[in-house]
Amino acid sequence: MTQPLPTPDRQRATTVLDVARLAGVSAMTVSRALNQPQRVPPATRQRVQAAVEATHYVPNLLACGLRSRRSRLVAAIVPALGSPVFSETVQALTATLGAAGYHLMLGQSGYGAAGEDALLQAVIGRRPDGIVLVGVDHSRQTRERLAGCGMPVVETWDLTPTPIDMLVGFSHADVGAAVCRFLADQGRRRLAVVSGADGRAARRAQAFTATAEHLGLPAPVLVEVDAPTTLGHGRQALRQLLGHPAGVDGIFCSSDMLALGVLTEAAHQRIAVPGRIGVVGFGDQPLAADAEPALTTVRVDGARIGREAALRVIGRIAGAPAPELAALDVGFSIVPRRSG
Amino acid sequence: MTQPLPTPDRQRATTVLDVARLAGVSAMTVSRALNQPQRVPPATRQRVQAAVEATHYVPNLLACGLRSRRSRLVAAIVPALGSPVFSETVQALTATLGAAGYHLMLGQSGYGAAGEDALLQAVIGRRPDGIVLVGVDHSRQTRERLAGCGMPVVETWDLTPTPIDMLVGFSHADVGAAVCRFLADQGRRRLAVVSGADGRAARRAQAFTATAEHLGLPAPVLVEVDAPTTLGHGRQALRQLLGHPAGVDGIFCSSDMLALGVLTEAAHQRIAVPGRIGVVGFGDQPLAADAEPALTTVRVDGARIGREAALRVIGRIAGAPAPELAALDVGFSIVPRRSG
DNA sequence: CTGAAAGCGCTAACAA
DNA sequence: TTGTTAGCGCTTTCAG
Repeated sequence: MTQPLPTPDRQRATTVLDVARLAGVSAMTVSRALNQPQRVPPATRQRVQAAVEATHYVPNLLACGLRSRRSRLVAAIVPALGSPVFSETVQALTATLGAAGYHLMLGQSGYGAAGEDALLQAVIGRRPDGIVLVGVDHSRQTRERLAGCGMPVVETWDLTPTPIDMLVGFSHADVGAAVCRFLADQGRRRLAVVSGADGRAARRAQAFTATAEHLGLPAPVLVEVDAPTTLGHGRQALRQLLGHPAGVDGIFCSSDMLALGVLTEAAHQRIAVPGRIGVVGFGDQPLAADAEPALTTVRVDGARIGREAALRVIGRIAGAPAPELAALDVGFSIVPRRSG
Repeated sequence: MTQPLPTPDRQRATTVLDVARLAGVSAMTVSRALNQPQRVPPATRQRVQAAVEATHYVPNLLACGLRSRRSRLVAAIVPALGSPVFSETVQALTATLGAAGYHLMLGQSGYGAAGEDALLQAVIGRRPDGIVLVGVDHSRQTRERLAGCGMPVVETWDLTPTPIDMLVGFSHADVGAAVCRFLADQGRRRLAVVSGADGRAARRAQAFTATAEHLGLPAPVLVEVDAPTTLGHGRQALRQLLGHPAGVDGIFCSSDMLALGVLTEAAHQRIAVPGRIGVVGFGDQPLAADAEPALTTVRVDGARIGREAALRVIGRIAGAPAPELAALDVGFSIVPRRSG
């Protein structure tokens, strides 16, 4: 795995010194012209700029980071890079951090604490200036490592009374409760949850169930499916639910794709939605609005989560005091469409 | 944007020297114990290991990379991180590189040459040991920069007679031609293409059209939609096609999601698929097999592309000669299901 | 098998 | 406004 490889003999890349010589200034002046242009008179700045272009100079950010103790890198650890749920957040992180001169370094933890630990070790080795995590359930090791290294940390997409540092998210329990009430308000009584194997989805399901009990409804049927949630899982789940003796008239799915599967199977079996069964998804992906029937779902402002997380990291790096960057609850909303 | 921030005063992270002192050896021995364990006797190795754990030492990879001229980082530039089409490739890259001790650094170019240029500059600053690109259409600036820096480069998901360096992909023209013949073989004659705004999709569409002409069929109708392709776009496209005077009996969509939209609209309008219209997608996403009717689509082994690309980068870094790492055509297959 | 010296490329800190 | 010096943390190189 870590063989003693030959030292690479690629041609040495141009350095500040090359640029400095060509521009007839010192290395330090080149550095300043690039990083703090306002501290260098326009004439010198232009000479440096010309030399940079002539030599195709690209600063070595490893060296910059090592010397200045700022890597200009922020790491984000996401359960699944492919998941459309987080892509708005990743976009917003990239954009907001980019505008402030930071690069986003993406890692995928794969929904498990074990993967997260290993990934975190690798990530910390690159000395990012801050870390954004999706979720609040981390191993003790992860929490200690992060709390110990004094780096700005934002946990996202969830809430907790005991964040590692900063927090931007919403209450999954509230989502589960709200959706249950939403379905109950329409007179649905025999409820079910189709849920992917993911801690946050599980908490939504749990609160959904607790609320049903609280409302005096029969205990909802729970169908668990593997991650990632697919259209096929949704179809299968509905088939399973239809075999249930008590029957079902309202289903909360832990993703829009699962819900689309439920809609697909319902159409295939000529089961009326929303007539006989109400279906609610989660995520408000683009497909939700255009499904047939249009999918009622839970909308979360993923872009805002990304933006706020980025601003918090940047603020903390710039030295903002902790209290200004308290936890933020971005909330959620139920988008009522045709399906439920 | 680049303000003179205060030097971060986080507590100094532990360094090799701290570990060395604790283990009673020199810094060099610590380094060797970690990077070339076989060159250090077990006894010393264990003492070092113990000291590493006691101090929570995490090597500074910026310093490692700077000194050794190996960042152990490979960059991948993808048009859209959220796109499910590339997620298998990204997974395989991560896994294959990870097994060889490399980290993947992901960047999103956003389907445009302009974005790619800027991103590339940022990426090169981090001094990756290799670069994986999706696509073969790059600006002259990008090509020169990459060719000039002597870094291993793999272009993927396409073929070209003039690669920058290495190449792992398949022919989009062949895909377009094959799908056209596939539909024609079933007696479909009034064909159409629904295509996202993306160069590779455009080439598939072009070859599809050329093949139709070659087969003596009427010129296919082309519907272009914005990226990213959504279910809604697919529905809209079918509505548009149904208004076409000549009628349509076979549709090639540039993504499975678009195709699902076509299926959805067809079901809504009670248009028989495959009876009246045949539908073919692209990508063989999980949803394809479970759509109703099951979606005929083009399967590409994205995981293999990622694996082979990673192996080529690793091989080149390890000093393998260029000829061994020639271009690879991974091909594709049409997966016939119910829809067309 | 182990260590000492040197320096990767850059910028903080200070001096002029 | 500009330059000089030193050193970030590590590993290459060479000597023991």
